[in-house]
Parts: sequence; structure tokens; C-alpha cells
Amino acid sequence: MYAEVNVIAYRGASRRTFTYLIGESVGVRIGGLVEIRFGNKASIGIVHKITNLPPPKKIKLQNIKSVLDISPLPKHLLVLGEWIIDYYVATPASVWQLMIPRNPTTKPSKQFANPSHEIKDLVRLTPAQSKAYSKILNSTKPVLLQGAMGSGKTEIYFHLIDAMLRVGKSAILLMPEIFLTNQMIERAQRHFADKLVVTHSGLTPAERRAAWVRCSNSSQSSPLVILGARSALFMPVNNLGTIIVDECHEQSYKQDSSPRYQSEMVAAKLAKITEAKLVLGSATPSINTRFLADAGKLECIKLEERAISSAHPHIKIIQKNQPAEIFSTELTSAINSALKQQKLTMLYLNRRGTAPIFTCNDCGHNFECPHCRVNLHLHADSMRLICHICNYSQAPPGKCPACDNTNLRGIGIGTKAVVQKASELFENARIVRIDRDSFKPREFNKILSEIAGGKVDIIVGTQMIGRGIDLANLHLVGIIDADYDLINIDYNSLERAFQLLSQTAGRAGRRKDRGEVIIQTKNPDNKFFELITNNDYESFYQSELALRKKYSYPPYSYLLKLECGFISSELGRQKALELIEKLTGVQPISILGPVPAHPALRGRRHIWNLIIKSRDRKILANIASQLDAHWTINLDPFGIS
DNA sequence: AGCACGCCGACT
DNA sequence: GTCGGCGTGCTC
Repeated sequence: MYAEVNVIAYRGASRRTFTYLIGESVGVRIGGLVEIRFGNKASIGIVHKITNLPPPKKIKLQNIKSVLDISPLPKHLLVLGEWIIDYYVATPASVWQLMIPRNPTTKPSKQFANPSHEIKDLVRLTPAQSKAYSKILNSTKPVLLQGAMGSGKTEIYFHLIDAMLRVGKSAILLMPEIFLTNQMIERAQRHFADKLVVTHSGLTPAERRAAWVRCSNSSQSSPLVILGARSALFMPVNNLGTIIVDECHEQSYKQDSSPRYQSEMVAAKLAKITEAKLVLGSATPSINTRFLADAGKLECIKLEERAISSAHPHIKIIQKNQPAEIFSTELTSAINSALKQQKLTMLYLNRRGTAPIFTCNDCGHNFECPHCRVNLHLHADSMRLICHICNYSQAPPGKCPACDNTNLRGIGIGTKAVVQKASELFENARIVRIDRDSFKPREFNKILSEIAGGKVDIIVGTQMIGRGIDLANLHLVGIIDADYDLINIDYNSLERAFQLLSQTAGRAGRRKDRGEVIIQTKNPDNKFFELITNNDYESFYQSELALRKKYSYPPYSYLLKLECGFISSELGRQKALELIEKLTGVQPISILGPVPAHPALRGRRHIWNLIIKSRDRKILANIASQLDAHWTINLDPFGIS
């Protein structure tokens, strides 16, 4: 007998399998994991087919070395894997890698059971929540649950999961890694006790394996709740009843290494294969997701009301007078009064990179590429403004077309400067800084408990603080410089700005009192701030959709982001041009680039970028499938810069 | 991914 | 001449 095997060590793009002799091995089954030799080293394989026909060519076959002592992958994961390979034009090995335990050959560690707390009853749903809940249950379509911040989406998820458990079905609850705080895990543990399996990046290999084994032992009589970041989709759980993707607009749902899949789409596919109920939850769904709902592919269920007894925070837009000003008088006095009342203040500054983006320092006007809707970068060597997407360039204008001033290139302030200035202005305040530089997973929980314990007065940070953290005592949120968020670094920058600012603002005053938000900007008349102030997602969605249409970006087109890397930069450019030549006129597509990546050198290779747009996703997948290993393929990229 | 093979330019 | 960098193709 022969086994046709998907070999993890085979990195090629083709879906070919390799044939091994089953020999004396027992327990070889489809989806089973086997140890084999490939080339001259050991590898893992997934059995694709068992047959008694030898391969057509005469090759000296090797035996399967051993069969791993874990359950075979369930059928639905094999089907899902095949789909990801095709849909994202990914190498088979990279996809199968997702689905096997991290170190499949280690001996099983002692299985740990969760400390079995007494199960706490679920909180009763409010009328608005239970209305949304029954709509979800009755819907025949996948659901987009568009619930305002603090409307209590999590309670609805828990009720839905609970209902599934009662009929012996398991659930997957997906969260962005950053939302998987101790707070959240404890909350889930209180409700689901020993039915809960948590997967996140902090697990040791043995813990991860134990979680994997627990999932593969799940059944109708022992259903499980899997709470985890995007990889939780690939746990070998049986009898799935529901898949919930919380904060489904989050960027981290797009994996940025191969296979570059989008968790929302994969969750939708998995739900379809297993006939599970899909719920995508967000206060600010991505334009694409919301568009799918408008197109009838998802049922949009709205949950407007705040469950927590406080109103939407009061938002004030403040004009910054001097460009370099960090604290306006309004913000300063608001902080002082929060300090006096011993309430927590959060200061947010989006400091995105140090690229020489060109803006007006007086009014915040953006200098954009006329074709690509992204800001032009100033290249000091050639003294030209250049688009990093399509190579368009122009001479820098002498004065701002919007305000006539000549103070053109924006200067940057960082979180460090904010902390510095804050400690001068508010002498006795206890200040912590949270951003990527200072973030370490273990320290993060420590900082959180310090904040919860009242040991902190002011939190200063970047995007990270806007999300994931539920702070009872938070009263005041200060957006130091909203103009940073409004720079069009990418075609979807405005969407991200809306999500970030409304989420960050929504953090204020979540419990007892009405929160206060102060947004500082050079250009308070920008209509964008009116939408933020009124928490008006609908109008934002409509105006953004119109812009997407105008520039023909998603959801009005699909994007394929390609990078090619050669040691010789000139050769790379040539290969990119050859590809363009081959495609031009043949297919209904448009091509932006090639442009050098920034930074252009990765390792020893020079990287060139190419963006291909089409209304037909299949055309893009077809183009991608014909590229060799010099190219990296990113279908449906989160952004294009 | 590794490893062998084969091409071409550079040098004891 | 041959050594080595680099691109290409193969692994049951």
C-alpha cells in the first residue's frame, strides 16, 4: 500500500504530493500526521490519499518512518486548507503548517485541565441585546453585528456560545491578540470553566500542543469553547456550532506572512464548510465588510444602545494654534481637573513612522498623488515629491494651495516628547508610556494591573492604548494631534483613522460618569471631525465608499500586491517590467508601479513593488499563480504602501 | 528549506 | 585554467 503525502518540508508552489510506502506502519489514515524523510532530512507529512497503485514513474520509494500519536486532521480542515491554497495562492506547506501542532513530534505533555471554577450564570441581556440575539439566532445568513462601543456585544457572544454548548456544539471566539488580556480570559473562564481552551502567542509549545489535543478530543458530549487569536480557526475542533470574529475590522486579522489570509474570509469559509453560524462583530466594521452586508451577503444587525449606564462621551475639537504646541490650554485645564478628581487621563498620539511625508504645517493640508489617494513623499536628493505607489512625481510647491502659507513640511512629535512635556506641566502626576517600544506581553499585564490599582494618573501612548483596554476609572481622553491620523499613508488611512479615533474616544467614561474627549487639530473645520463628534459611522461609510469608487479601490476592485526580490536591483526592475509587458492589454487590469520598496534592500535582495487592480479576483489569482519564487504574493492586502 | 548542478566573470 | 557567486531545479 502507498500513501500520497503532503510534505511540510516541500516548499514549492505546486500542490504535488509525494508517495511513501506504508510498509509495517499501522494507523495510517487520511489527514493523519506521519514522520517521513524528505531530501536528506526528517519532515512531517499529512496523508492525502491511500492507494494500492504505485506512482507511474519508477522511483525508489521510502517507507513512512512512523505515524504520530495524535488524531488525524478533521475533514473540514483539509477542505479549508485546499481552499486557502487556491484562494490566496499560497504554498501548500505554509497552509498545512498552520494546522498541525507546533512541535508535533514531542511526546505529549501531561494534559492540563483548566481550574474548574464554578460556572457563573450569564448576565441577563438587556431588551436591545436580546432583540439582537434572537435576530442572530433566526438569521439564515452570516451576521455582521454592528454594535456601538459599550453596547455589550461580548454578552451576546457568550449567550450564543452557551446555547451552542447546550446542544453539544463547540464554538470558536476569535479576538485580536491585543484584546486577549487577562481580564478577558478570566471573564470567559468564569462562564465556560473547563470547557474553555485559550490559545495565544504566550503559550509554551507544550501548552499549545495540549490545547490542540484537547480540541481534537472534543465531541458532541464534550463540546469546547476556543478563545484565541486568528490561529484558533485552525484548531481541530469537532462539531462546530458557531464562529465569532470580534472586532472584525482589526488589521491583525490579516496575516502578514505566508499564507497571507484574511481571518474574516477564512472564518466565513469555515462556517460554510461546517454549517456553523458566523458572527462578525464590530462598532466600526471595515468598508469592505459593511459593503458585503449592503450587497446582501451578510445580515447587518445593529445594536445601538449603550448597555453600560453612561452616555456617549462629550467630544470637543480644539484648534492648535502653534504647530509645535502639545498641550492646548483647554487640554491642560481638563487634565488638571481630572487630576484633582483623581480620575484617569489617556493621551493618544498616532506616531506612524518617520517617513518624510509632505503636509502643510499650518493647516494640515495633505499633498496627495492625483491617481492613488496617498500622500507624496519628499525625496530630498532629487527635491521632488514622489508617490510610493505609482511613481508619479512633481516639484514641491512653494506655498500651500489650501491656506497660502509656506510652512510646508510637517514636523513630528513623539510619545516621548509628550511624556516629557506632561511631567513638566503636571508635576506630581504618575505617568506611564505604552507603545510598541515599551510593550512586552508580560509587562503589559503588570502595567494594566498597576493602572487598575490606581497607581497611574496619565497614560501616554500610540494606537495600542486605544484598543483592548477596559479601564473603569478612565475619564478624559486627549488626542494630541489628530492630523497625524489624517495623513493618507495608504488608501485606507481615513478608514483606520475613523476606527481608531472613535474607539479611542469611546474609552472615556465607560462606567459611572460621562467621559470627556479633547481632540487637537490644525484644521477643526474638517468634516471628518463632525462625523467623529457625532459618532456617525453611517455618514462616514457613505463618504468613504464614494472615494473608493472614485479611485477604484476595494470594494470596487480587488488588489494584488506583489513584491519581487533579486540581488541585482536592475534585474528585479527588468523582471517587473517584463511581467507588466506580458499582462498589459491582455487582461482587464490596471497596474501601479513598479516602485522600489522602502526600505528597498531586504537582506541581500532589492525589492520592487507592484500593485495590480482588477474587478475580477480570479484574474489576479491567476496572475499570481504563474509567478516564481522571487515573488511574494499578497491578495487582498490590508494596505498597499 | 537545503542541496547539487551549471553558467559566467575574476584571479592565485 | 579553476574558484565562487548566483540562479535553477529537485526532493517520493
